[in-house]
Amino acid sequence: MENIVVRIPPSPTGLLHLGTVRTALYNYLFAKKYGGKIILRMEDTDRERSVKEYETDIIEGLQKLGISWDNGVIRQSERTEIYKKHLQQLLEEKKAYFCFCTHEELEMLRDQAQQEKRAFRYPETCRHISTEEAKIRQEKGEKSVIRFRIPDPVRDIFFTDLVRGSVKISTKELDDFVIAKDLETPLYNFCVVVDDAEMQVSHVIRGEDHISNTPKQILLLEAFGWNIPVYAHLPLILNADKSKLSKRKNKVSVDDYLQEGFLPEALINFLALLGWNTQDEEEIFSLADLVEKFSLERVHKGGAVFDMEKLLWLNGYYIRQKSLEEFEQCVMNSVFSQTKERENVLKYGNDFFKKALSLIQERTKKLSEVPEFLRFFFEEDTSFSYSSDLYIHKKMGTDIHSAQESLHFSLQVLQNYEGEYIADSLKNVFMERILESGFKNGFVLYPLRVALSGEEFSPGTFELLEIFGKERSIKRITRGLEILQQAVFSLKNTEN
RNA sequence: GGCCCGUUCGUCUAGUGGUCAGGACGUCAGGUUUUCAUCCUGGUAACAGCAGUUCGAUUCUGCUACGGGCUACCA
Repeated sequence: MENIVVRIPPSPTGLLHLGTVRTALYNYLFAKKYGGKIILRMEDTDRERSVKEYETDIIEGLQKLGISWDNGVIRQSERTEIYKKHLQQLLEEKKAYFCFCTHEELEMLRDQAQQEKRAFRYPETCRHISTEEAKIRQEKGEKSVIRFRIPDPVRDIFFTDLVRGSVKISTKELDDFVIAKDLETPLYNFCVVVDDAEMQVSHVIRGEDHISNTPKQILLLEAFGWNIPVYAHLPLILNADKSKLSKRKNKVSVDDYLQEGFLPEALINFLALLGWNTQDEEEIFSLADLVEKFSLERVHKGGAVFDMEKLLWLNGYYIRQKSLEEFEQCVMNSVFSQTKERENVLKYGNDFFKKALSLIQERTKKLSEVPEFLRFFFEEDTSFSYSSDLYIHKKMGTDIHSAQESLHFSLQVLQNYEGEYIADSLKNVFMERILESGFKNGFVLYPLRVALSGEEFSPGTFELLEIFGKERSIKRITRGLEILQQAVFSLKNTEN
């Protein structure tokens, strides 16, 4: 293949959408694979709905995800003159005409058709209005739009779709559609055609929802005598109920995912797999891997339901793959980016923070979970508070009474402990002493873990002993004993 | 309503005219000297239906059903 040119054409009418990213990604992968060129083109012809902030969001979002393009950003809003010139050409050649039907009139007809369960068709009221007549009416102040004249003999339009094979649509299904509100305000279908031709786009890779626009665009292309690109219509990303992914039913903004602590590489990997895959059983792909492996031929026809569970799994996988330094970096840049949050988390020093991170890395599925996982590490040892019910565990054979015995045992072991204060040797000594005592492992280890963490689930007992150090460990065990004592007290009171 | 597109485990999917229809996520069970997580092992679970072609169809053809998209002076 030669001279591959693709385009990424977002419309800045909202925050960067997952669907936009997936389409952009496939364009990117295809172009990179074949050494093609990528155009980023803002489709901002709708002046009312296009917002500069959204444009910025889209550009930055794509960059964060590693999707790049060639040259700068093209804006359709800056190309009005070019469209105007082509609009005039079509008008002169009588391939387009002014239409004076009002929005209200057409809306009425549309409703009527709807009620009678008929297909609405533009009645072609203005199709034969001459340029001269149109000019007079415009001078009188009548509003008009510009419609494209569907060429007369009805015929079938065929186009090649790299995903679906050959698609056929008859021109009799097409209305004389509006291509511009006026010479200065061209509409989507028109701009796309002019731009794609002028930018020599070779492959139009876009969502399935554009299939029905394709014949219109081909007709326009033909009217100008321009080349027709190769099309590839991608399957849609779906909500759980199989409807098109929407913000009503799903989180669709890339910002939301990034803020929640999904990693760019996980998002990319996940999105790539929605509608495409390789023959082998590998599923973990970096952007570079994807460039190498990608092919439009292996893109699916059917839509793909967005599965949060799998994204979560992938994200956790990527988090686990990171070195501790990288993980720390990610956490600092996201959930602890504020000074206040940093201060709290660094009050026991950077080494402590880092060790704590190392203990929770493997259980982290998204970065937003980190603050909660880390919370107990930073509590005050002596005023640490949690429910005494945590000490009750059937399988471990503990209740609030026996847990006291257990904690006293641990306290004593710890106070007499002389060795190096690291998890491995702590474990050796504890296991030895437990064996001598005749207690069960869980009977000692479980309450000890609760005293250290105040959590139902947490990292392992010995790792916690190590990170807290002898002094803080003893304080926490003592605090645990207090909490148990109080529980026993209030239990007695309720009994009386 | 019209036009168009689609349909393999719950989800993402591999695959072939004759396969025990494979993998991943989820889920369930077990293990990793008894928390959770990680890791490992194992289990569960699918070719929408009906015809036709064929010695044989999940695979090819047709129909039906179901799902979806579009049907703007949005993109």
